[in-house]
Amino acid sequence: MAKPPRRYWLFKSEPDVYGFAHFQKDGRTQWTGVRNYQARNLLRDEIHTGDLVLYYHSNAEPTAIVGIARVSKDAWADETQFDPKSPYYDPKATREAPRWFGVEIVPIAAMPRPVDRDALKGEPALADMMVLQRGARLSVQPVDAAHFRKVCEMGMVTVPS
DNA sequence: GCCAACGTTGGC
DNA sequence: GCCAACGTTGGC
Repeated sequence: MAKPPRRYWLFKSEPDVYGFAHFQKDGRTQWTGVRNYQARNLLRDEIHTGDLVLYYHSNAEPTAIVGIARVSKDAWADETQFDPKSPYYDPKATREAPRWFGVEIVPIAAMPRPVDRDALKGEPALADMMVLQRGARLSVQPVDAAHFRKVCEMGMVTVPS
């Protein structure tokens, strides 16, 4: 199968739940716990190995893009849906027909200069970014290549080749 | 802590 | 299949 062109994404995470530092310590993680169908469809169907990710801290002080990551494995079933003890347990999911999926990502770099929401909003070139739109709750979002590069520039991180 | 925006559920 | 009620997200 032909390798799809690289795409760019933004993943939201609450730093109290799974912050970028924790992610860096782990070295890799399956992006689990997403329980929204639109985000699920992106994870399962659109996000592929080699794609790049802006790591966004939501519900945070400050709310900011704090790092970048690379997709290291295409999606497979999110195990937490099968675990009755997990907060992400889904009693309607079965192993024969899993409902929820997650890709694996690895950290590339923490932003030397995290780009907080005010900075994002203050940059005219980012005005169309989904995360800045009113009511944009989607926890996994597509990002334009130009927006990705701009955020890297603002965060003083080298755009990965 | 408030509340607007959005997604899901379930009665009908 | 509609839509009101409810739950969640997440900025502020």
